[in-house]
Amino acid sequence: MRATVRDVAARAGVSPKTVSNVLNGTFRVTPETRAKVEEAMAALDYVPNLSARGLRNGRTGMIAVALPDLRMAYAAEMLHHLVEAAAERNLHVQIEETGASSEREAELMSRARAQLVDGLILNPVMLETTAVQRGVALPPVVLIGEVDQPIVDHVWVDNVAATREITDLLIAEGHRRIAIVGVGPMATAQLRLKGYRTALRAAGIRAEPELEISCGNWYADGAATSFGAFLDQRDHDRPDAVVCMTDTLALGVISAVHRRGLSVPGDISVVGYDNIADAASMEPPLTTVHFDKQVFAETAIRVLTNRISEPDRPTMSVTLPHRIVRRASTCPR
Amino acid sequence: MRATVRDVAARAGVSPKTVSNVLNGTFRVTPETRAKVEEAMAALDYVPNLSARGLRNGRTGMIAVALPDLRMAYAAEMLHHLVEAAAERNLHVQIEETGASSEREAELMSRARAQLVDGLILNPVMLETTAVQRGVALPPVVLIGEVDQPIVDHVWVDNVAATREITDLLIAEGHRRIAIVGVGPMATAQLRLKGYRTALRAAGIRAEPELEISCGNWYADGAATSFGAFLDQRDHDRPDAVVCMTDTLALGVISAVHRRGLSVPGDISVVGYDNIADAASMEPPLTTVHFDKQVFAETAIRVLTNRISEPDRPTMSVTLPHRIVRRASTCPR
DNA sequence: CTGAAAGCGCTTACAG
DNA sequence: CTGAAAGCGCTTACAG
Repeated sequence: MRATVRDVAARAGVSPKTVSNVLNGTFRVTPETRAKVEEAMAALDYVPNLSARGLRNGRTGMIAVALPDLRMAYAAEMLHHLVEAAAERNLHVQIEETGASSEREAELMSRARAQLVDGLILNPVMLETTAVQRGVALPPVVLIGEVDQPIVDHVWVDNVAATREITDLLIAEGHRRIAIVGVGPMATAQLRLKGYRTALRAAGIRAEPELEISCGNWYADGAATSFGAFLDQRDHDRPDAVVCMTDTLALGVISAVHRRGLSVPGDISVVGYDNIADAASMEPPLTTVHFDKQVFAETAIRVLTNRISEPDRPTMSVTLPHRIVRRASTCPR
Repeated sequence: MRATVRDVAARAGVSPKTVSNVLNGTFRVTPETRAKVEEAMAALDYVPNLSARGLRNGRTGMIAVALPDLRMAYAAEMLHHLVEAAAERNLHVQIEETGASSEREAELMSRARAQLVDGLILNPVMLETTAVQRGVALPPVVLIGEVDQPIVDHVWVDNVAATREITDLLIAEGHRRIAIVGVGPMATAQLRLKGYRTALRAAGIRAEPELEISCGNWYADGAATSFGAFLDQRDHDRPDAVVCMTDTLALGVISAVHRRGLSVPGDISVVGYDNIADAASMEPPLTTVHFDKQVFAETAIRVLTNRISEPDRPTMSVTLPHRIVRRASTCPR
């Protein structure tokens, strides 16, 4: 049987209270008493029962992180930094995948209390603003990413501005027929599409619906298939640049271009979004939107812990900076 | 305040026991009673307190998964499948990162009981066999990956055989100066190096220590730097093929080759390991070692749940099949 | 600085 | 089929 505080107290010749004091440092304990208790804990191989502590304290020291799909490099990198930032505050992370389902997103928000966690960091890709309703008792939640609303805390990068800037870069280099890959119902896709259109409009370039290309999935192979089919349909009427909604999609687009005997950036310039770890090693190295994922994660954790400790403080929305990283996947026309 | 079973029982006019029966289906409950209880739960927005349930039952319904580094595509894909396989058994997953530290790995094994989890799936990259000692009270643990030992359950792919086979393929295509990238102290690296050496020896090719290349890190940029420096040292004495210990390392190696004006596979053939999602979209598409990560994850979860329910059953070791996937990154010499 | 008691919310024998 | 009681292991007022 596992040892409990009572066992430790008995062996050390003190009360459970004293053991608790040693564990939690609530009160000062004389060095001798502390030594006795620590000896007893070691001898009995004592490990606190976190369920009991959670029941008593109303806190489990665990938070949940919900991301659409861990197989995406962006999500995996973000989770890594969230786990590290949480660990610095002695928090553990439970992982949930929403699979880009709005039901799953809404369910997580409403049922987070059951999940043995003190709070939730949710990257909602489908959640409509209307789903975040005032009046419903929400657990401590921080939304990361694309849904802007005033009901719960929010940390994000300005996707519209970032996509506009990277499109501006292509326009400044002389590109005029600029496609975008990754169009879809997700909030992320909507915002990035908006940034792209804004840039075109400001430059006096007419948006062409057929240059706004959706994908079967948001993996490299989905982009390769969709953009490859698009290229095959128009032999002489090719775009001279492609804005990809993620770096992973850019990998697929570049692959489709290469397989048709064309070159990047010689024939077609390609840009991405996220600056994942592999972006610099891609062939060619990818021009993309960078933001500091470690700072992003630390900010999200900080906002969440503030919310947990002060549930009634006003809602906050934090916009983190981004910048364009120029590499070799674009060249002037 | 949050509603409890007592509140629900009071509102439904029944005892807490009956509420519990409805929740857990322990006993049959008349449809009318069930309806009353469910109405009360809905009206009070009742959500069970999982800490209390965990304290009472000795089970939390949560398992921990410990991986060296989520930023590696292999780890992220594996975690995705583990979360899915766990969800099918109503288990949630808490994530830990070990950062390839043997202290952290050993600590997780010994302290898993504290972490509010029923069991642990650990991918140990540094853990020495000696660290898994008989006699120490271990929580339910399944090791996935490279450490073979008889003390705890184990699910893996035969890394030695797989690396030998992919090296054999290069030899069969006429390559003779074959380098390997990713050498290091990790168990994974040791086993894969062994498979590579075995293949060379069987073919009568002398192993050359300088062709066994270590990396500063196991990311693409580490491989690009190490292999690039290696190429720069030997202008005319290049290898004609490279076995990369992971697909991510292969991405870096290919990048280093291209940046020196050489071609893959024209000048140097390159193979990887893991068959990550992006491997087929790489430039060129990568020949690599494939295994079914979904089956791997389901097996690990199944073995762990068996261990949790029957702690004293004999230890088992499961070896899952692998195969070589041929793509365009190699060609005959 | 320490002890004895109460209670977090749940489920499980134990009675009826 | 249901009720009243006990207890999982912890921590926190409450006394001393």
